[in-house]
Amino acid sequence: MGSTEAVSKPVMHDEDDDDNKPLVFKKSFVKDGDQSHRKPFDINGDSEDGRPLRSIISMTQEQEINGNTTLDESDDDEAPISSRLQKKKHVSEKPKVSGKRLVEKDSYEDQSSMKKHKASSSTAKQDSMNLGEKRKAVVSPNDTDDEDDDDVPIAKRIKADSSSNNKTPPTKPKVTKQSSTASSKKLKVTRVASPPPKKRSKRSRKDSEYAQWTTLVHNGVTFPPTYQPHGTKIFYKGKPVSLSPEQEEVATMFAVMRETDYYNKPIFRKNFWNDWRKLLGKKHVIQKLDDCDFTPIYEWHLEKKQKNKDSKEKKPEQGEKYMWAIVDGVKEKIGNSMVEPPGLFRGRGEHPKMGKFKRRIHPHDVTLNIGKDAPIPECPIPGERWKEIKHDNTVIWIASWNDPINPKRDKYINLGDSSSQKGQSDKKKYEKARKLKDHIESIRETYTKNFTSKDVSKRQIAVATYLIDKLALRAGNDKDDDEADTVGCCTLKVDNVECIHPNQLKFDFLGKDSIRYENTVEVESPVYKAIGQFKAGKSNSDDLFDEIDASKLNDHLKELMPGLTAKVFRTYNASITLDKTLRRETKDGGDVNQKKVVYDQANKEVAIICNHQRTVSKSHGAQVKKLKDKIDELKEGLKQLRTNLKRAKKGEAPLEGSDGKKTRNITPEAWEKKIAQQKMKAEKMERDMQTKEDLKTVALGTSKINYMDPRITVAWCKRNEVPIEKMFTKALREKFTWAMDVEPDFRF
DNA sequence: CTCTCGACTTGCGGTGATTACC
DNA sequence: GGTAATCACCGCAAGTCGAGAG
Repeated sequence: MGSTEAVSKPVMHDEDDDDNKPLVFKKSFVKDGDQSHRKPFDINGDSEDGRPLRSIISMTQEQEINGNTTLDESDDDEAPISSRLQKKKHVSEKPKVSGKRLVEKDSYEDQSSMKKHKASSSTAKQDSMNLGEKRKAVVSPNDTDDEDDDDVPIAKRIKADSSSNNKTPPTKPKVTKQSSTASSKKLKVTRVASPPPKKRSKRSRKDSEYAQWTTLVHNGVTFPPTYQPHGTKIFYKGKPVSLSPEQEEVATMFAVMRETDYYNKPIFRKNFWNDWRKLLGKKHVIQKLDDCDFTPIYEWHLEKKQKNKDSKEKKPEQGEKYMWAIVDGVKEKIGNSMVEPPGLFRGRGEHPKMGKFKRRIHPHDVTLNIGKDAPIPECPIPGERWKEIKHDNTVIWIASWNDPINPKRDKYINLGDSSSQKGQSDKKKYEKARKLKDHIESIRETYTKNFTSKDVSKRQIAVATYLIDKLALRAGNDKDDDEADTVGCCTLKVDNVECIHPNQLKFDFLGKDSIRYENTVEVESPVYKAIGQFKAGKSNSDDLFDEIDASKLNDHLKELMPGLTAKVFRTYNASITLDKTLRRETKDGGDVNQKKVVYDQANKEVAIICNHQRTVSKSHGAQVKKLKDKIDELKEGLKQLRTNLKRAKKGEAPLEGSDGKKTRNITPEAWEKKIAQQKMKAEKMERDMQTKEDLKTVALGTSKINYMDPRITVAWCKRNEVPIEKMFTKALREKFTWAMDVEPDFRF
């Protein structure tokens, strides 16, 4: 992005070129058009509450952690010492323990867990036990890699164990989890030394430089069934046309999307036509998409769908053997074991490639990653073979192939969220965010100081960091112009931010997934001023931060705290907000449902900070109306009840009460009770309606899955006697097994 | 540096499963 | 007992971020 030189004049926008003006234009249309149905969040409203920033400051006292303190101490080993500003700000009250490892910097591990470990975890069952003991023992040499074994996936520990004591026959480690019927047996596992891969694996986030597994056994991946032609003709200018199976397959993909928004988008149609035409050939009767009538295929599709439904669940459930991998002797679930099927590309927002045909993936497209000594999975398509087999134990993927739509990217088959290695890295993510707590104060001081730096780059870094911290914006990496035109912090354009005198900034841009971010906030005046300067002399589509980009920003952040990057602020702000809000709002007493309301409210706050949206359901309006009617009805009934109460007090019989005789001799007290009940009911409905309305565009799930440290939730449940099942679905509980044994007094 | 690549995380919408509602 | 609203899970697009090539 921005070349360093340029600066003031709009003249050079080298980058602009890349960006391609047209896209820019496009984007602005989108804003109003497509996104119109989304209700913009108004973080502003809650200002103080809404934003994490303020709240945090007070945090020092909490430092004294409880038993769990441990984590924090990890040292900041990493960073160049010098760089680390480390201002001694508060405290060092915490015993800076460790010191032991100098190796990995990135280990924000938590040894505490190591000790007591198993407390409650539900599902973990025996696994954990084993581990419990084994783990300490294992200090195996090669573990140097990651921190303490604590964080090491269980599996790894076990294996390490065995290997080091070499008492176990290398050949077949036993599977710890339930054994998979089919597959596990045939998979013979052999332990491998785990030499760092040849190719200099990328991702050397200090720890990944090392092996992530020692043995990896699986059965490869499966492929979607071959296309079964249905023979339905389409009409071209009113005349039936038959298609070859290949032509028909793609035509069907298109026909089936008739009811989607894509169907009528010009770009979608153009891209589809372009690819379909290649299959038809230039001389085909069909010369124009608009003259095609796909109705017969669409109807065939509807029929088939109906038939499927009627024919009572017959889920093939095939491929059980492809759903698991044995990683270091532990059976782990694989995310999705089938490669992506062919289809028409559905990009989000105004994606320039929407509608393109995404071709079928074949075995010769697929690279498998398995242990050195693991048997090579048989190729499920007779007569074909895998593209490549690799044995890279610094990565955790099972299979990969190049994405036909965007050849610059690869697609992967990974282990599932419930796997130990996913869990471990999740934990690491939260520990890093938690560590930011110790640095946030000085980071804020630093950027505040730099708001007025004479050095433009420095000033831009400072302001960008401020926005990322205060508004939880994403970093904003540069994008190609064959992608939807969206931005993040570092790629904000001049017209995405409006200065509103005297000190407000109005943001309006399309972020990830083309979700609109619209928010007006008050900022400190140096920031306001700086933004004004950054905008000065540029045109609307120029970069607001022309001197920096996401990687420069991250380079800077890393000097402030080892391992710190822009995304950590999102995690940090989400988690700290959840923890604080829960502590502030949770009342003693109250039943589980009331507690849950408090939690959901906190969750909502986080979702708003992160701008996690969803489209309003089609029937939302109708549903609200229905509720409203019901409420009115209740209120009407209430009136009648009151009349009857009055009459009862006077000894008169109730008015046209529904059940004439039954209500005859109801006492006034009983009437009062009825009234109270009805009233509560109506009020509750009103509240429900309100929250429904409030949550209309807010998605709670994303923050729960990706941003809020699950230990906060688990600890809160323990403190408040709320069953964890109320808060986490089964999938989530499995994903978060690593967090289940947290102490009730855990603080983020 | 900048650009591309590689791998892993995040995020939305669709859809099947489940529960709520006549 | 059928249907509609809700929930949970899945699929895959789209970010982030480190590193190596040019």
